[in-house]
Parts: sequence; structure tokens; C-alpha cells
Amino acid sequence: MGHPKPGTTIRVLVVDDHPPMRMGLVALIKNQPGMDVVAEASDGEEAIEVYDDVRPDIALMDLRMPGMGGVEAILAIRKKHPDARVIVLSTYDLDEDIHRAIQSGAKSYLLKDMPTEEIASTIRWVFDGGDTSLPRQVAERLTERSRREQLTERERDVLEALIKGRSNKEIASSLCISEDTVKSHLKTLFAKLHVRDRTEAAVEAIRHGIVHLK
Amino acid sequence: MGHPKPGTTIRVLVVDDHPPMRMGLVALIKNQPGMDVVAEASDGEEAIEVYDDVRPDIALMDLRMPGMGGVEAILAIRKKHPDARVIVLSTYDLDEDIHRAIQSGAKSYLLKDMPTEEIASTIRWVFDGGDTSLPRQVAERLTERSRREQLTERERDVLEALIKGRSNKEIASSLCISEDTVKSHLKTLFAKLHVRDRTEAAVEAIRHGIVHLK
DNA sequence: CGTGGCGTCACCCCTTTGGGTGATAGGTGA
DNA sequence: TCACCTATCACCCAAAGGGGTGACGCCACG
Repeated sequence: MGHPKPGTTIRVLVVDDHPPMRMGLVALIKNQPGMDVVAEASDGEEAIEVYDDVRPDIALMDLRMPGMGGVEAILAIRKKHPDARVIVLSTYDLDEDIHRAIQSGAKSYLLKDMPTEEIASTIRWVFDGGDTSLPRQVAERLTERSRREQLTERERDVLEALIKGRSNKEIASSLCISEDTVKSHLKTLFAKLHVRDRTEAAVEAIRHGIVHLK
Repeated sequence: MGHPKPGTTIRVLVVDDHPPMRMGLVALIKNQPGMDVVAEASDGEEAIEVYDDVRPDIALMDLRMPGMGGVEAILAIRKKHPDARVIVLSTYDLDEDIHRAIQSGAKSYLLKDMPTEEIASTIRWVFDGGDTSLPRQVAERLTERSRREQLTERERDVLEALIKGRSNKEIASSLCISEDTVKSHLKTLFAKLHVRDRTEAAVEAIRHGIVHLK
């Protein structure tokens, strides 16, 4: 494979569920010399399909989309095409989102409020073989996230149930464990999130994108 | 004033803090016969200024923007120009956002995941003097909201403090009232939000856009 | 084979929370 | 003026939450 030589046109796949945003990204890219949009997709599944068909040089991908989200799409694409270069373009700079995107193999993580030139130059950078490079703001969030201890699977389960408004007793029975065990998980959960109680835990989890509402 | 005759070009102001989205909206509108973008703004303050300068027929406005948000901008614009026609274009279909937008005088509330034709046709509809008409999905949310009892000012205060993770005692001292009064407000708050406890209240408030994080 | 992380559970104990009831005072509007 | 809403506060009580400590089995990793 390798990657195309300089002078070649960069073939981009645009993935976003908002039609006007897709339109803007297409316009943005087509305005750039040496860049072209070869396909569009409006959700994760479509992105995977289309990627297979057109084999773009770069996929510019939104994260939050109905049905299959960006992270799953990136994972699926990179499983079949390990050298796929995906750049995430998100509305949110939530540390957990950034972390998940980079973990799944995204080459960069841009925000929609960034200037169009930054988007274009990142596409070029990644196409030219540039290694993962994040905007300062995004990189800062990522280190924020790294300062937070990882949650275990069970802690996540409890956290998700908590956000559904369940009491300890209800969490216990829904997870088939004792209430004392729930409390035990909560204790470590609070410590890891640096909060004092479940309400703060819920808000922090939402704020950082650790769990998504709906 | 009145509004321009048919055959005239519809002069649109585009307000959004995301450059590529702005690009898409501009492209979208310029592609429409009889429509043109006469100015752009990237936040509320700028929108108010620019509106004054260009007096567009329609302002297409995002809600969540850094600094002054869409609602405040709409209020300010309509204060000076009571016949201003503002259409909100938001990412979110949160009932409280919709309610606030319509209350503040927006003529419609569209979502960014809607097809571009719907955006164009709504602009035309509003320009032609059409009264507030909302997409089904948005209208449904709005009736959802109307089924929920209004919160009083004090209840909002308590709710906001609650979401900051404060205990009843802390809320009491921060609002300079007794803890019993806080509890009293919480009781009615829970009833109005149809929840059992503070954690649920926090999540529901965030979910419905009653309070915004950060 | 030991060490450490994870998940499980059981106590104890105190604080916080939330439900019920009711009272007072100011303000609004019919 | 009277009714109603809001904000304020008090008191009682039961339930839920949260901190501390310790323990046991399992499993992966060095």
C-alpha cells in the first residue's frame, strides 16, 4: 500500500449526519487545491460500506451519529483496512470522547469550531504521513483524562445504573449483587471521579462524556 | 415596514459558531433561487451588530454559542426590530431549548439533522409571512415541555445549586435560607420533574436542557 | 508461587435525604 | 376583600446514602 506520492489528489470521505455540515465540509475540501471529496456518508454503517467501495485516502468523521457512532465505525474500518487514516471532527471536546477516538485509531481529533484552514491543514498533515497531532485544546483534555483513574467494568455498570436514577437497592438487584457490593463500588467510583456523592458523580460522568445520555 | 413583495431576493443572515457549518449554510442558501446570504456572524453579540447593519429578511441562528447564546441574541434583536424574523437551527431537540427559543420570538426551530430542503423551505415560508410552524418532531417536544409544570425562580436556584453537587446544607447557606426551606423547594421540584431524588432531578434537568452544563 | 487488582460481601455508625404536616407573610389578580 | 401562589421555616420520622474496616476467592502476571 504505502501512501500516494506528493502531487496526487487527496481523496476524502466525509461522514456527518447533519446535511448542512456535510455540505460545508464538502465545499471546504473541494476549495482546497489537491483535495477532493470522493464520497459522503451520514452514519457509521454507511461510512463502513462506502469506505470499502471508494478506499479514500482520508476519512473525516463525526463522532456522535444516530445508530452506529464514529468510534465503532473507526474500529470496523481499521479492522479491515489497518492503514486507514481517519480524522475525527466533533462538536465536543469531552476528554472521554477524545480518548476513545484516539484509542480506536483516529489520527487526529478536531473540533467543529476550529477554523476551516485548520481542518484542511490537518487533512494534509495526516495524508503526508504525519503522526497523530492534536490541537492544543484537545491535547489538554486528553491529559486531563489521563490523570483520571480508569474505571473498571463493574464500576461502569454501577455508574450507568446510577445515571438512570436507580437506588442502591435497585442497582443491586439489577446487577444481581448485594447492596453492600454496590456501595463498595460506589466508594471507589467516587474516589476515582473525585466526587462526594452520587449526584456529583452523575453530573461529572455526563460532563466528561463517560456516559452519554439517551 | 411590512415585508418585501414576491419576486424579491430573500436576504439571509447566517449565525453559527462552527465555520464549516456556516460554510454549508451559506452554500445551501446561495444555491436556492431567490435567496442570498448578506452577512454571517459567529456568536450572539456579532449577530446583533450585524443584524443592525444589514437588516436581513431572515436570520438563521444557532442556539448554543460561546459568549452570548442564541436566545439572548434573539431577544436583543427583536427588542430593536420587533418584526425581525429569526429561525433557530439547533443541534438539539431539547424541549426547554425549543420552548425558550419560541418564547423569545423565533419563528421556527429546525434541527441540523434535517434535510437541506426543509431548511430552505422554512426560510421561504417564514419570509412569505407564514406563522410559526414547527417540524413534527420539534412540536412534539414542545408539547412534552408544556406538560411539565413551570419551575419558579427559587426552584431553579435550588436546581442549579444541586447540579453543582451541593448538599442541602450548602445550598441553604449559598441561598441564605434555612435547610428546611431548601427541602421544601426540593419537594415541589421533584414533583414537577416527576423524579424521586436529587440524582434523577439532576439528570432530568440536563437531559431536557433545563440547565446547561458548564 | 506470591502479589496485586478485581469483584464479592458483611459489619458498624453517622449523616443526609426525603415525605408528611402545618404555619406565617407578602404579592397578585379576580 | 378573598383566594391563590410563592417563599419562608419548623418539627417529626423513616429510609437511603456514604465512610471505615476487613475478609474471601479468582485470576493474571512476574
